[in-house]
Amino acid sequence: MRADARKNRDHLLAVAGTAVTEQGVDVSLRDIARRAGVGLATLLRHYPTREALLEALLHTSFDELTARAGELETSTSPEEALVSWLRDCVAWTTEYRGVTVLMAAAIEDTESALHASCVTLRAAGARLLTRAQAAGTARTDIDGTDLFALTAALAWLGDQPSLAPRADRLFDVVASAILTGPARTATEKTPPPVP
Amino acid sequence: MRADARKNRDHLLAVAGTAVTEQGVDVSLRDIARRAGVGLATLLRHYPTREALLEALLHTSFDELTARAGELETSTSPEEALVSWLRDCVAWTTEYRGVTVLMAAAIEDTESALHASCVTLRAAGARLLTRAQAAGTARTDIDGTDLFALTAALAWLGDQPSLAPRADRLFDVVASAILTGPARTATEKTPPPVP
DNA sequence: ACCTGAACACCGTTCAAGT
DNA sequence: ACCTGAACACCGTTCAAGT
Repeated sequence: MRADARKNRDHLLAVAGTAVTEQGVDVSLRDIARRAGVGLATLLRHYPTREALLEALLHTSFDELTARAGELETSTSPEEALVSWLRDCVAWTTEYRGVTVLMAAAIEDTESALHASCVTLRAAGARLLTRAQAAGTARTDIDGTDLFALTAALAWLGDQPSLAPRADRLFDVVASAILTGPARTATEKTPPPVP
Repeated sequence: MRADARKNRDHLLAVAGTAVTEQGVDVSLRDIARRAGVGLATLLRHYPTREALLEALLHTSFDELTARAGELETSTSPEEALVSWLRDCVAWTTEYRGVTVLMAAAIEDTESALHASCVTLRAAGARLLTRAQAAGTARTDIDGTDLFALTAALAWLGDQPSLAPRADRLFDVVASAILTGPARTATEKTPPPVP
């Protein structure tokens, strides 16, 4: 890549970072190009879609979240690791308003530039979930995709200004559902008291 | 209102109903006007905002959901009434793709044409929740707004094509969290076995 | 009273023409 | 190689001019 192209590319990414933080992932691409002092067409040649631009912007974060899951897997109890990682994920999305909708779309769209990162993230969560299930501290009737969906729903709550104040506590509500297992019915045994 | 204006108004609403069902609440207003054979400005004079148009389109549904809550309140057990009403709400939103985001925005925006309907809906849910809480079958650390938020999050899941297949089961997961109370900690007593 | 076309300021996409 | 302005087909908003 030519030096001037590299410079444009890097500068665009820096400007995009600011713009997305300020205005969310739906920010006008034209606006980003304008702020970066290049033509819109130049932005689109470097990053052909909004998803491609965001992937470049977020892939470090995705990597960090995945790595974090790996650390927690060996350093903390299965239950604690799962919940604290999910909390990290939700907290991270709040920095990028609107990213949850794009991630939900990307998880099943193999054409999306965000697809691979989302799949990796789901797999990291699935490992933590499986571990907690094996330890008997997470309900066994959900899988990694369910976990991804629940986390996305909680992240979406945090994205809605009117509902965001409740997001933290509702995280606990949903987390309790993941951890305490399915509702007991009359035909099931009540578990023994916790010592 | 003049007869021709009334006719335009009614016809616009009918066309909007079809368009919204087909394309979701973000459908182009210009497209609706075009399909109705009137100018876009005419549509906007009858319904000055997208929310106003949707309010006209949905207020019957809102009324029905509210009435349904009233019926369930006297005809069914508190637990059953709450869950089945929430299920009805989520099922209803799936008919109008994207409506959840607008409702989340409207619940705290007193200027929105959808505000009153959303507040009424939240109040209906709050009554069912309070009743279940009084009966000891719903956790007591959430209120009507929390319930609205959780329902919105589940409705949002149903709106995402990639996550929608999980929406029904995840509804049960979240419902179990509402019904079984907060996660038991080591310092709490385990409830007695269900007979 | 009611309707409408047109102007406006946006959006993302595309591409021929420049350096 | 790389960049860009301009044309394109959209969007919702606004309003002067028509009937």
